[in-house]
This record gives sequence, structure tokens and C-alpha cells, in this order.
Amino acid sequence: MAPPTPPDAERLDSLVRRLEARGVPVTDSRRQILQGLIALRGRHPTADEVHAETVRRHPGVGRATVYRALESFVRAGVLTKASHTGSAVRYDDTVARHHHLVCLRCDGIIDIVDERLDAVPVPDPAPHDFEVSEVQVQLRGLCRTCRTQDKEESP
Amino acid sequence: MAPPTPPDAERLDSLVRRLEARGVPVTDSRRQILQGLIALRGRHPTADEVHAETVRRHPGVGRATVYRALESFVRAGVLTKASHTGSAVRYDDTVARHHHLVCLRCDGIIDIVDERLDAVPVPDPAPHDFEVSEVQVQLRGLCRTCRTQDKEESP
DNA sequence: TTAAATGCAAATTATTTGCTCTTCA
DNA sequence: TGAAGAGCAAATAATTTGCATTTAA
Repeated sequence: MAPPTPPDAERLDSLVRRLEARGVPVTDSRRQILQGLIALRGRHPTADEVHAETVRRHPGVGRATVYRALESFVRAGVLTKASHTGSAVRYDDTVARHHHLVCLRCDGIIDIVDERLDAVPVPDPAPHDFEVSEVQVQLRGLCRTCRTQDKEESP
Repeated sequence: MAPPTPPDAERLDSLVRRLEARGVPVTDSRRQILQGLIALRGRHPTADEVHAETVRRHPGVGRATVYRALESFVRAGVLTKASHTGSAVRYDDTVARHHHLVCLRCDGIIDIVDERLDAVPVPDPAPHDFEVSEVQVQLRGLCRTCRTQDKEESP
């Protein structure tokens, strides 16, 4: 149900290989940024969170560099952006088709893989002369942590 | 396929009635904000866009007042928030179940109503001990306008 | 050796907050 | 007459941009 998570070193290699295959340069800074991102894997970190983690490990990497690198990785099709209703952009290192559980209270996002959700019928021909390239289902609600807090606050 | 759109006056009455029924005060400013929102209906305006439209019609309404009023209307369950990947929050005057076409190029959002999308199966029991309250399908791609521009720029 | 990436600081954009003043039950 | 809303300005948060410098094919 949750996607598999290979070891960090293997994951880094995979990302670097895919970036280079697409002609995206992977400089030292960018490798460090990827390591920061991988360390936060599964948390859908914001660009600022990736920056903080990267600096913690390799001081001196600039915030703008992180923002630019992440965008460039998204353009290369190696990361995706995930977010909702105005929270900061969150980066997702999963490109394969998947869907999201979104917590309406804490803004947390959890990836889920579910064949039945993949099978959502795309209206065809798409309405409004829209050319649909991706389908994503958002299941919104409350995560366990937030639900527990709710009970404590109003018992 | 697209949701029906009643006349503005009727729509205003409906919103005001529902707000009052839920104990949300509808002051003069708030009525003007609702009118601005209705004038932009179907465009999923940002709070700033609603503010600009409201001021155009009734100068003097403050930006913070618009932000606060819109949030209060959402809390009352009369509006919903729509957005994606980091663009500003957009307000949607449709509360009924519906889905979104999202243009990856211009950030535009179009409401769609589709029974087959409503029927998306919610994994049960929901994974990760998540309590799901809403399901929304996003169909992402390019709207007609942006697709046309693509062709002009790279023929 | 040249185009692209970086780092830093300043600028922008979106949104929130503090505070005083007004309003309206 | 007291809680809630309104308006304005300042504060934050998230992101982007300008520019001089460094780096890598």
C-alpha cells in the first residue's frame, strides 16, 4: 500500500542517473541537495525544509540554489510537486503514478499506491477541450495524529 | 458536465441565507465581498482577486477584511478552497461534490461534475489509519488556451 | 572559454497580525 | 456596552530575482 523505500545510497544513485540521462547537471551542491531530500523522504518536505536539512549536512548551500535545483529536477521529470490549498510547495521524490492522503489539519501528505484509484475513468473526450496528462486522487481527512489531538482537546 | 450557474442576485441570496443560518454575520462589507466573489464566479479567484473586484465596486474594503471573511465563509462550509502546487489559494463557491481540471501551465482550475468520478472507491479501511472525509479527483493537463499557445510558440 | 550554476541580498507575492475605531445586537 | 467586524499598516512566510563570482563540460 505504501510505496517501497530503497536504501539512501541506492536512491541517490538512481536519482543522479536519471538526472544525468536527461542532461541535467548534477553538481556538488545538487548532490548535497539530493541527499537532504532523500533524508526527508516520505515527508514531502518544502523547499525550505530541504534547504535546512542540506545546510545542516553541508553548510553554505544557498536557499535560492535549493529552490532552483528542485524546480529543475521537477522539470526533468525526476521529482513531482505536491501541495494543496495554499500550503507551501512540497516535493515528492515519487514520480510513478500514485495518490495522496492529505490531512486537512496539519497539511501532511502521505503517498498511497492503489490500483483501483489508478483505474479512475478519465472523461473522454475530456470536457472543456482539456488535454489531460495526469490523474491524481486526493483523499482528504484527518491523519491519526491529528484525530488523536482532536479527542484530547474536546473529550 | 459543467455545474449550473444561477443568476447573480439569486446566488447572493442563497449564500447569505446559508451564512446566516450558520450564525455567520453578513455585514455590509461581507455582502460586498460576496458580490465580488460572485462576479468572478467560475474563475476560482484568489483572495487578492476578490479584494480587487470588491474594491472596484465598493472602494474602501480592506484586504485583510477580505482574507478574513473568505476564511470565515470556508469555516462555515459555504465556500471551499481550491489550489495546487503552490499557487495562491483559490476560492470556490461550489461546495457540492465536484472535481477539478487543473492547467499545469496557467494554474487555471475548472470545476467538473461527473458521476463516474464521484464513484471513486475509497480504500476501506483507509490506509495509515486515516479518516477520509472528502475525495477529489484532479485531472491535470493543458487547457485549450495554453495548448494553442504551445503550438504557436513551437510550430 | 563560455554557458550554466551558485551564493547572497534585495525584491515580490501572498497572507497574517496588531491595534484602534466602528458597529450592531 | 461589549463582543465582533473593519480598516490600515506593519510583520511574516514563501519564493523569486539581480548580479557578481565560481564551476564544469
